[in-house]
Amino acid sequence: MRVRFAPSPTGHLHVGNARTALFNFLLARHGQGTFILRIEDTDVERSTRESELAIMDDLRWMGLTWDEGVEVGGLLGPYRQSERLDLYADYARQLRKSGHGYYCFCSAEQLDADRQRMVHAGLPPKYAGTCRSIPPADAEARVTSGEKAVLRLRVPQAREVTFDDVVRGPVTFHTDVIGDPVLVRSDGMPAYNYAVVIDDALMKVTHVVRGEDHISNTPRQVLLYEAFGWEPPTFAHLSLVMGPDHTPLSKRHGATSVAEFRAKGYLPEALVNYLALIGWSPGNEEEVLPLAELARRFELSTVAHSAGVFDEDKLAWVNRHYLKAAAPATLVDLSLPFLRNASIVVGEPSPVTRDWLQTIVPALASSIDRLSQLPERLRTVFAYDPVSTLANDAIGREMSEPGARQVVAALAADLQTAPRLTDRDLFRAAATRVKEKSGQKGKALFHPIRVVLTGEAEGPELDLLVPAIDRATELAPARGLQSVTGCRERAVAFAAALQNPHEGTKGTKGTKS
RNA sequence: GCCGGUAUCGUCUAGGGGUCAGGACACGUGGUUCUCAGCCACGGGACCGGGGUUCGAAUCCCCGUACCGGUACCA
Repeated sequence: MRVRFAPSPTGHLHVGNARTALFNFLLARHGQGTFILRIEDTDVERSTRESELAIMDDLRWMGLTWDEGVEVGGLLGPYRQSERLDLYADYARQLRKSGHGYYCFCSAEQLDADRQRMVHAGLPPKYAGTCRSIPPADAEARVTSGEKAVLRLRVPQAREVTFDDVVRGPVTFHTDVIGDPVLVRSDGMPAYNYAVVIDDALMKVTHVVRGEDHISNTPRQVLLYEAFGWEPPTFAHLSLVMGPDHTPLSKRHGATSVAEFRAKGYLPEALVNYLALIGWSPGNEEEVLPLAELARRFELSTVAHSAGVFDEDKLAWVNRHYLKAAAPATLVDLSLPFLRNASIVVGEPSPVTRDWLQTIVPALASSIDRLSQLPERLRTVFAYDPVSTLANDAIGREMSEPGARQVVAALAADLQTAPRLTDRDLFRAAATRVKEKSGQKGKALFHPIRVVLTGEAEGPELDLLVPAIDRATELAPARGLQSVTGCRERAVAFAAALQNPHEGTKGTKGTKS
């Protein structure tokens, strides 16, 4: 089995195309197939080298590596259409010789007028066939004398073309509605319908899996295979991906390219997993499946027929799963661009910082949707607002109990008189006091004390936090992060706020960074 | 206009002549938790419409409707 993904390098990799690439990849990996990457850059106007590189970068990021194609090579290359021009020319000659192809000299204006006339008459708007009957010798002569011409395929009349689509079953078109398609443009470049057929045939592609937008091109391509006497491959047309309003996914729906989702902090596994779920289901009720598992279960014939709406909420849900499951080192690697962007980390982190990040990032990652939210989350480790904390009913209730006030008062006293306790000593002292004074209530009391000491308003466990405090100074305070060295001031302010709830709510505001 | 495709909760889907039409996301309620999130439990929510075929249709057939794609010297 040989399959291919054949993007035009005219922009970023769209999630719809990424899904097509994924399904091809899954099909290849499911069987012991070959996945080919071919670049369709015959539209010289719009194709760019940057797009080509960006597309390959996105594919690799998703883990969709190709066995044959651009950059990795292979026996049936070249894999860039712009490097196969002589091949197309050879086969064009062959078509003219066999009579399946013929030169057409019609002007754009004439073609346009013909089309208008047909539409008005309620007829299918196809090429009128004006140049069909020009004797080949005359046509050749006109071309050699310099006249511009395109090469068209002579579509047989009054018959049907049927192909068996793996996802939709048999699809039939009548040739009466198919105009003779342009194979070679007047500038000598091959047209899509022509180049794909030559390439798929020469690259021995067995399964063509592509978007539904190609379904009506397929009969023309089948006819071309016939003209060459080749066996057509198996076709499968995937339904399209829509926006929430059920129109084709576009920029006004927000992010549409793989690069954008990547920039928003979605993990590659999550995007891949989610994309696979649009239009395909593993059959049972499992949904969170990594790439290898998707490949193991994938079945082209069970792909849905209808278009699917891209739902970012669900993507975020899938992402959370992978965020929680990711190995710390991997997570830190993926987070680094976001941390750098927020100036939390500059350059390569030192081993100590890395270590610290590996401790703290996984803990925080379990409560975010996307990596881009991480810097903000990380900031809360060091920024603390006593006012909003006390505003919480549960905490407020607990803090108002006599035992609690006693603990905090004692702590406040400690803090104000202690000469130079380290943060860790402070924390331990506080923990001890909580224990002896309030017994079981201590659990809730850890909250204010912890936030006093660290500013931590999140949920990492004690053991995690103590080393975190120790290492926090690794991060440069100047980069917008308040270092733990400020904890004394926060502690004092917090204690004051408790002793004097009314004044406190005003007076402590300034201590928040 | 013409040709082709598609149609199950708001969304992704499972199922498929007789089911309490199942799951997931989202949503709502409650619980747990040092806030949020998370997690747990519970809940509301669907077979596009009309005709057939049949004892019986969401499922099969036809018609309609809606939506999507194509109708290019773009892919």
